[in-house]
Amino acid sequence: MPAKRPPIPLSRERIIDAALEIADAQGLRRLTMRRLGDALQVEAMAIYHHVPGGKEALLDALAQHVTTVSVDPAGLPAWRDLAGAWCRAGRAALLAHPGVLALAMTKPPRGSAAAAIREQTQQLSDAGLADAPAAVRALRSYVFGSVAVELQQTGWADPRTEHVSGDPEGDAAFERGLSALLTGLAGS
Amino acid sequence: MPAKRPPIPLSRERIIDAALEIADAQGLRRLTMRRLGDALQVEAMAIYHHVPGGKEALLDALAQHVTTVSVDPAGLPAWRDLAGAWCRAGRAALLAHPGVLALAMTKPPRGSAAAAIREQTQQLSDAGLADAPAAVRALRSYVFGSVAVELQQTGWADPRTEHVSGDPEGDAAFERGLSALLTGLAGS
DNA sequence: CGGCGCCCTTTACACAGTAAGGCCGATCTT
DNA sequence: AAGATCGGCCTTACTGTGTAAAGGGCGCCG
Repeated sequence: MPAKRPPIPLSRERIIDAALEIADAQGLRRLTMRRLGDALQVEAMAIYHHVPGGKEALLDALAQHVTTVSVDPAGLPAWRDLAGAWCRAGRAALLAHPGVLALAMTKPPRGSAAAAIREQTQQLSDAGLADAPAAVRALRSYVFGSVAVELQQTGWADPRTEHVSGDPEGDAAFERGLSALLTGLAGS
Repeated sequence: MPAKRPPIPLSRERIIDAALEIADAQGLRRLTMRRLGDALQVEAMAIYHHVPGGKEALLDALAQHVTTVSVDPAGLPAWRDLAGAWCRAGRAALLAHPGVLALAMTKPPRGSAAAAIREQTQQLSDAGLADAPAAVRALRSYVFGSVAVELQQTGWADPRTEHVSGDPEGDAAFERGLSALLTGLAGS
């Protein structure tokens, strides 16, 4: 019973990608070490060499992955457009991996995710927005909540409700609420 | 080895209360059937008689419990005040049980929770707000997100960050963002 | 007093996370 | 070229978890 070499060597990157795929396709509940190992054609214990800290650390990494975004402020001199770009980027990143939304909202931002928040605050401040920290907090709240409500609406991760994969209403609803919030922030 | 009678009989209500207590105190991860049984001085399997559907149904019930709120519209003729009352009530209900926030945001509203949303929409519509459904969706998004961000900030459910239980900043941040959103919704 | 039905317990099994240690193959050393 | 070294993966094993199935006591009705 020789210890066969996996087809391509394991890496933290590949592990995280596979974990995201499983979580998105089957839900967080079914993301297990052994299943993850199967997807990577490796025994479960091999993962621990590349992700020290075990499952907890893996989940942290997933949360960090879907909450780390960046926006190039070039060409967006008005803070309102800049803020809109950040929000749309954040929403897209979360919607791309619905399976880990619960983690993203629960785990405090760490590392690159925290850095992204600081960068967003700095950019908005530079663009002339007063009290950028408060604005960023309100915008992050709205983005998180929007995605959560949108996924609730489409019945994601719920065997009882039908999956309404096409949700053209989601975009429009997001933009309307975002517009309202930005307008309100401008006047405060 | 007689099958002793529990001190006070089990009930769905008592089970849900105990589950909330455990989830809030130790996190969803540590809410297990056996632990729940211990808290109720009962064997784990006894729970299945009062909560058909097992753990999945229990979690659904928890989510429903913390997202079911109601507001008396009497004395709040202006839709803006009414909307504010609903948002504050929703936030309070979620903050009261931080352990199940992830469930509340993930599970689609069902039963009494869905009814509460319909009631809120109806009330705001009656109060003269145009396009109440869109407004309710935006407000729910903001409430969910605010609580999530607030709990992230206080470091809830994270052994690494310190628990900043007193968070006077949370209320103020919530009110400021809420005010901005309501202002924006008025003008849309 | 006998039986019934309701609650609860017991037992059992498949599967979860993960600590400890072993083995293989690749690379380096001489 | 042959042995040494080491990193990456596997094997084994143990504790905990969700839950199906079946058994047992207590109260209530006749």
